[in-house]
Amino acid sequence: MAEQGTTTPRERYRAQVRTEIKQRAWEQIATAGASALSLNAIAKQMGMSGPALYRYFSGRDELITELVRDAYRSLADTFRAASEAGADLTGLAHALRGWALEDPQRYFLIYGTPVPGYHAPDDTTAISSEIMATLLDACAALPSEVSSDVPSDAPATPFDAHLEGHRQWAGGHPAPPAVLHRALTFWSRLHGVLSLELARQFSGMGFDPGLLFAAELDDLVGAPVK
Amino acid sequence: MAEQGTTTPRERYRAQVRTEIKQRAWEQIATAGASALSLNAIAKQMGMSGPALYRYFSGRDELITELVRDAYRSLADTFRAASEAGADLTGLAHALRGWALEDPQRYFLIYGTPVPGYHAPDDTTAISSEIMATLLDACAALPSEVSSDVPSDAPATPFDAHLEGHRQWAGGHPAPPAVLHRALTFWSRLHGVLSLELARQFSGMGFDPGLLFAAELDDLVGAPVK
DNA sequence: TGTACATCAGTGAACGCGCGTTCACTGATGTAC
DNA sequence: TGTACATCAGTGAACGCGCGTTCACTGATGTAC
Repeated sequence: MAEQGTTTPRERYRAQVRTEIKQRAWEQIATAGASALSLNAIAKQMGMSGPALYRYFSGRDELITELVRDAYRSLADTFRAASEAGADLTGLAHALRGWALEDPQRYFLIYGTPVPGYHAPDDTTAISSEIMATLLDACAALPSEVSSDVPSDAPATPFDAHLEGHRQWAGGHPAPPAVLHRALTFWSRLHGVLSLELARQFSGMGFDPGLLFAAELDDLVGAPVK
Repeated sequence: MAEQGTTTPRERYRAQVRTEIKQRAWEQIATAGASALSLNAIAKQMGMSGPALYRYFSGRDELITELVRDAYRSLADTFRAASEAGADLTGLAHALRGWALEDPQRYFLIYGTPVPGYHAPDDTTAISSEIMATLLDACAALPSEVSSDVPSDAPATPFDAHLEGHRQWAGGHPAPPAVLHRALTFWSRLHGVLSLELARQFSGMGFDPGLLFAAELDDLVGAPVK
């Protein structure tokens, strides 16, 4: 009658199969994109019949939702691990890049083309906040006169002024607008380079996308100019 | 026997139907995403039977290819029109943003999540070059000491040095590395903000994405700091 | 240790669906004399 | 202007396919006494 912490063999087995289903799902997404994900195909790949999967997921939608959640979780964990290992903003950037290159389609499942109907499960916004919090901490820890000529903490730009009054998304983080701004800039600039790179938009162009990423990062954290 | 410039009623009719098919296709993409595009659904919407469309397109693939081509063409035309109307880099940025907001799914058809198997038709690279040429011209026309402290044209950053040796993509444009760099930065930064905005990633956050776009643009062209 | 029962993973058949695509055809439109 | 023929847009039936999902079932695994 122990209900705490113990797992029966059946529970262990269930967890194991669930995990394998998700693994195969990721393989399939990597191969043919998320829109091609098919329960029947996964079942066949595992040597089972299609309906068997309904023991583990209530349907295709639940599986996808779970994958989205896992992807967010994975990025949040990567960020937190980096941060706890003492990484600064540069470290976070490299963690992000590594995570993205590890599985481009996983990156796109979160940050790629939205499917007009679909809405991400609610609890992902909590994980997003976690990611954002880590990012904000790192931004706040950076020496502050990097890109701004104004020494005081008065807003230097119209957008900083705007952020002063629109900072709910920061979840109560006590950072000046310039820091909030830097966090958003970090996110959007690195996403810009990364998503173009992962989508192979730079493919035939000949230069090294990693160096563009590095250049953008240098600009963000204050390049060693000379 | 006139073969030049004249169009028969039949030809005009064909062109008209082809156009309507594409229009419906765009509507469908806007509504449900590109992966949901279906020939049968378009036919039904037009009050025709499915096979009728095969008079106009050899199949689904050709239709999609045509849509991709049109999207590139449309952006290239928008850029060229802006440029010919005397727009500077700021003008191009606003043209880009306007074009993207006009039809987000069209933007994503070009710059969104790649489908692992699919490769864009070859002639789109020519149109890409056209877009890039316009962008490079505008970058070259900008006063040059904006973000660089170094007055000479010696490469200021490792990436600029790298570009010195990897400039084929610029199609022979005679611009110093710093200008090439600026073009890439323009592209990736604005794509960063735009794609996150269009994907509604900023949705619950409260601030105005347009102002973030403006802030990025100011940074690119040399903000009126005070 | 052995028997009786409950749980539950997985099967196979079946459902309805929409897809892309082919084919032989009808009927209207255009062309030649 | 009228007739004979060719062109070609669009139809309807049919193909095979894979999808998500349901249902009644078999058989193995675990539980209770």
